[in-house]
Amino acid sequence: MTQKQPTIKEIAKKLNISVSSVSRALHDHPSIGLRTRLRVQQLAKEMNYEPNQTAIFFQQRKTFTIGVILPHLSESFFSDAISGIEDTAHKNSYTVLIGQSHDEMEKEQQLLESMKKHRVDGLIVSISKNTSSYAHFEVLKNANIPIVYFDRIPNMPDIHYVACNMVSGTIQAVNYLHKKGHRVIGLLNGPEKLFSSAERLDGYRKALDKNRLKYDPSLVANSDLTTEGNYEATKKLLVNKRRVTSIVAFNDYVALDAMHYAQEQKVKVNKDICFVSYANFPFAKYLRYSPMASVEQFPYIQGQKATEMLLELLKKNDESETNPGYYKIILDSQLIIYNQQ
Amino acid sequence: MTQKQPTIKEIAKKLNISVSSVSRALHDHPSIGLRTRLRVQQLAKEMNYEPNQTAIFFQQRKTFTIGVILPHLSESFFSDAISGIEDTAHKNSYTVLIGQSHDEMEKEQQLLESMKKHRVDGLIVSISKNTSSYAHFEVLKNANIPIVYFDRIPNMPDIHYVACNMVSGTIQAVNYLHKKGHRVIGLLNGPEKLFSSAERLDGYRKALDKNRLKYDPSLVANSDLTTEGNYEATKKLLVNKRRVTSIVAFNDYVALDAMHYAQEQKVKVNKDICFVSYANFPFAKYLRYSPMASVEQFPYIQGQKATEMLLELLKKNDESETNPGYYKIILDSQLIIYNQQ
DNA sequence: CTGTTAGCGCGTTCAT
DNA sequence: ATGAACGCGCTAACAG
Repeated sequence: MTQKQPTIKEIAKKLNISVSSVSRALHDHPSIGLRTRLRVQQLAKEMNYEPNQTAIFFQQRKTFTIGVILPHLSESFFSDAISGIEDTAHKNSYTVLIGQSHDEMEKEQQLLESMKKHRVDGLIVSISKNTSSYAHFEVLKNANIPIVYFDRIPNMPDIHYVACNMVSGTIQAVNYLHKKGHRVIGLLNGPEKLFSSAERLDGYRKALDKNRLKYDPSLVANSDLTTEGNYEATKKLLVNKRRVTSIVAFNDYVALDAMHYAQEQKVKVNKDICFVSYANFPFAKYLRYSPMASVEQFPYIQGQKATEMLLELLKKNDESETNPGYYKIILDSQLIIYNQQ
Repeated sequence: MTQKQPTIKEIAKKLNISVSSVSRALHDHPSIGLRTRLRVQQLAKEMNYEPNQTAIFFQQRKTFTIGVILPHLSESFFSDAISGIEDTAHKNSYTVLIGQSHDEMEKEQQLLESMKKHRVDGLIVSISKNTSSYAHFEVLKNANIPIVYFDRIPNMPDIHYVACNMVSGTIQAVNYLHKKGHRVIGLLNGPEKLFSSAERLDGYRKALDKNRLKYDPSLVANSDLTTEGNYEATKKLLVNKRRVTSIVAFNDYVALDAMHYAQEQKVKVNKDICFVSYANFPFAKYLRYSPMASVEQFPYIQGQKATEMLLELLKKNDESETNPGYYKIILDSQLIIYNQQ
């Protein structure tokens, strides 16, 4: 039963030829006799020969593995992104190593360290919301392990990344609310230091401008994305002396908390106050109180593009081409409007 | 910038000692001089030495990697399970390789093949709902790669597994409905060949018995777990000549579809008909129409236990102990009752 | 305590 | 067309 995996050495011995001939035959090397090639290939099949990947990794100084570090799998945005990454990687014979930072910088550092130790060829990263310093990423860069960031990208020059343009999505969101008659629109934003928060704010202000509404800083609140933080921020918006009739929320999960809080305060969702959010998560249409619309960020495609970009970089790296500059792909986001209930 | 990683060889040369001394010093081997040990360790730190894992994997004939194959990450049950697996694995210096079968047997086979090629030390598997033959698992067994199954376990003798006892949970569910006054209770079950479907049916019948209700096969429907299948099965229950006042649904996602279908048929959820389901997924309390209760299956703990079991098996394997028999861990499930709305 | 040597499986010269 | 020899980085068995 428990049979050791055969090696080219054993094949060579059985056929009374050298290991290099076996190796060549298995790789359809040009300079190998047809006869020996066939004999080798047949015997290999019979013995269920499988090349020992660990030996190859070692010898090639490559693992054909890409590491993925993201906040958590439980958010559907990220699990969809993973699917895009996996599909693309497998199509190119790469394996994917996944790690969850659970939104903690320390864990993110550990994972990075571990991935480096495991000699992943490259990395795809969506940073944790608590990441304040980027030193741990620099280390990888120095070790010549390329990193492609996606969605949650660090505020750092000279990086490769794939992201969704949140400005346009936010403008669509605010326009939509405006068209529905809303004039006092709040922004329930994420942590200030996140790039995507800045983008949302940017889009929000641009859209207000376009609709000739005055920007009022007291209508903007930042949350740390914990449930308590979400409640806090919602509270700040609800107690505003101007009656906020609608809120653009950082994402669907934040909106969920905000709606819950509003209901508790006897503010009727979708009557007294409306929500628009981001991510278009799959249960929106089943919710008791759901946002009116959500900005789709195309996680699967982001994952796909990020992987393609990374593989491209690895290829250039192999061919030791000169620095190809920094790649950026920015997708457009799109407002999805849910059916009225 | 791009600096090659230093090796023990280079350290040895710089210190004019042999590589084995360096190796020993780095591992705090007993028979090594304090002086050389310190010198080595200091220089190693200075040079940012990091052992080349791929070399170690190769020479130890172990990868310290465990493969995980499951239907999909998007179901919260599985992403929670992954967290349990990852945490336990990392605690023991193991890495986790994740693959999604997307509930297709063919993809499952491919993943298994790929994991074998990558020489994972062991596997944790939750089988796809379409898996009808287990030959691909036998192959791994023969290659001496242990497999621990969890939650979705194959109907096969001689396997290691961790699962939740669905019988007791189902009994709790039916008892709960009975206490609430329901007398015509339907079972919206999963695919017949899934072991967990059989368990649900078993618990269902036992509970009916206990409550002196007669088992009526027309009150049981099987779904293939697609949305269409869920609608079909719900329809079968709703058109029954006896008016079904409550349904035990295979899981929360199935319940979601069933409730949607019921509403469409003008059957009011939580009024004309009540639901109880399984998995206790995190959004239940936010739903417009939610089940009254859900059977918690403790995915994180299942993941944890499965990993511990696998690591145990690997240890025995290393020490080439005699066949330790087959491990089984069966957790109790627990009905979680949601607040009335 | 320390150095020398062998070998893990494979691909890749360099000879022949 | 084929074989012999080497090395990737590391651990371990053996010899001193």
